Amino acid sequence: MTITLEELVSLCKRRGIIFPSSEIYGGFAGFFDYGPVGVEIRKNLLDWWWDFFVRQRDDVLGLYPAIIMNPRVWIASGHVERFIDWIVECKNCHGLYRADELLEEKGIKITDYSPEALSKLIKEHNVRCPSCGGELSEPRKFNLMMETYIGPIKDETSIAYLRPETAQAMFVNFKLYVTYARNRLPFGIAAFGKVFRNEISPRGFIFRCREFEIAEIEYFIDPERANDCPYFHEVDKIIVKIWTKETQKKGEEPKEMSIGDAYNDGVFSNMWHAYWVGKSLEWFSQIGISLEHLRVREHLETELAHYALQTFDIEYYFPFMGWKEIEGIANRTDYDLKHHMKFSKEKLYVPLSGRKVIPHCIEPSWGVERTFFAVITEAYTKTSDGRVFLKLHPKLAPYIAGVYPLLSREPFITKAREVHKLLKKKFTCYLDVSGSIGRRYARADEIGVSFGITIDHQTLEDDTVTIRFRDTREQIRVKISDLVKTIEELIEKWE
RNA sequence: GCGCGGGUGGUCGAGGGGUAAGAUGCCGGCCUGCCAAGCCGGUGACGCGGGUUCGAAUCCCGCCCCGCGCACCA
Repeated sequence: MTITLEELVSLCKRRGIIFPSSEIYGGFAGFFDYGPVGVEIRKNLLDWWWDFFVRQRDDVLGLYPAIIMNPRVWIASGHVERFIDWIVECKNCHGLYRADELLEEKGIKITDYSPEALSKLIKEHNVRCPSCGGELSEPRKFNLMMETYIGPIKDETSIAYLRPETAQAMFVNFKLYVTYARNRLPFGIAAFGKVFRNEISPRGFIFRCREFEIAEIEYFIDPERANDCPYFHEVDKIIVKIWTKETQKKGEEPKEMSIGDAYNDGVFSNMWHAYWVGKSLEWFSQIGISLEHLRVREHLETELAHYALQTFDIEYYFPFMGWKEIEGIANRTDYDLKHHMKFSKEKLYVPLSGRKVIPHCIEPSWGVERTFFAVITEAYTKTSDGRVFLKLHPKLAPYIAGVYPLLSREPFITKAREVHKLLKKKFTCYLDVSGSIGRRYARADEIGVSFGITIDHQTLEDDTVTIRFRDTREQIRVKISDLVKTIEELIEKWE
C-alpha cells in the first residue's frame, strides 16, 4: 500500500524518529531534532557510510573538520561572491529578484557588483518589476550562508560563516593530506558534519533543512589518468536509469543502462566519475534502497554549480513527492585547488615522479537527512491488514532485539530480565513488559526492530526462547546459550 | 519571499461566541499458553501575542508553524 507524507511525519513524531525542533515555541522552520529511535538509525547510517567509504578502502582518509573556518576560505572558494546576492524587492507586489540577474536579462553589462553601482544601473535603465512592472527597492544583502561574529566586537570585520559544505575543509587541508597519503594519486578525503544554508523556504519535511548533515568525499585523481580506474569492474555491471542532459532536453525518458555501457557511450566526464556514481549506487543498494527507485540525472548547463564541470544527481523516487535528489556527484576539476593556491599563495600539488600534479577532484556529496528520509520511506511497509513495519536492514535498525515475557507476570519477567542482560552486552536491545504480546510485537515492528525474543512457558522448562522475525512474523526456537551466536549469524546472513 | 488553504491531548479528529466530543496511544490494575483481544481506573489539547465582547478555541489584526502553487534551491 502506498505511503503518504502525513503518515510518515506522524510516525516519525509518534515513535521518536525525527520531528520539528523547538515545538513548544511553535517550531522553527528548517530545523529538526532526532528522537531516541531516529538518533540510533542516523548513527547506524553514518557508521555504515564511514565503514563502506573509508574503513573498507585503502585510498580514502577521514577528516572531521571545524564548522567555522577563516572567512577567506569562502572568498577563495567563490561562495561569498556566489552566495551573497543583492536582492531588489518590488514595492508593489513584493516579489524578490536578484539585481544582477534583472540587469543581465536586459542585456545591461555589469562591471561593478557593489550595491551602489547596481542601484545606479537600475535607475539609469529604468528597470522595473518583471511580473507587475512596479518600482524596485534599493538592493539589499541576501546571504545564503549563515553568519556569526567571532570575538567580542560585532562588526563587519568580525563576520565568519557557518559552512555551507564540508568540501572546503578538504581542499584547505589538502597539503597535509598529500603528506598523509604519502605523495600518491589517486586518494580521497572523507568528511561528514553539520552544514548550514539560509534556504528561502524550507519544505518537504526533512527534505530541505536550514541545518543539515552532509557526508562528502573529495577524491583526487591525476588528470592524465582520469580514465584509468582500477576498481571500475566493481561497478560497471550495475544497471540503473540514467537521464543525460541530452535526453532531458529532447524530452525523453531516462534510459536504463549499465554504468559500463554509459561510460563507453561517453556519458561521464571520465572513468573515475562513472566509478563514483556506481559506487554510490552500490552503497544505496546495500543499505536497502532498491535500484528501481533510484535514477541518475545529469545537471543541465544552467543548473551546474560555479565549480562543476559535470554533475550527476542520484535521485530517489519518494511516492509522495516524486523524484528528488539525495546525492550529487560532481567533477570539480582543479577549480578549488587552483583558487586556494591563488588566494593562499600555497603550492597545492602532488609531487609524483618527475611531475607536479594539481589533481582533479570527483566529489560525491550525500545529504544525510535526505538519505535517512529515503531509507525510512523505502523501509515503510504496510500490509493489506494494516500492519505497519519498517523493513530496515539490521545494520540500520534502532534495536536489534526486543525482549518480551510472553505474559506480563512472574516468573516470565525475571527470566526476560536475564535474557535482556545477556543480549545488551552484544546488541542494541530493550525489554518490553507492558501490554499484550501482540501489542509489543506491533510497537517493535513500527520502528523496525529486527528480532523479537520471547520468553514463554517452554523457556522455563528447557531454557530455550523464540526469535521472531519482523518481516515474516515467523519464529524459530533456540537455546538461550546459543542466542547471541544465532543472532550474529542472522545479521551476517541478511541479504 | 508572494498567493491560497490550514493549526483542537503524543497521534488522528468532531465542534466553532457561554460545560471542548470520539478514537487511538500511554500509565496502573484484573485477565491472558504468541501477533495492537477484553474489563476497570487514570492521563492528556484549542500554535503565540494583541484587539472586540459581560464572556473568545470560535470573530478581527499581527506573528509563528504546516500543506499546495509560484519563486528560490552553488
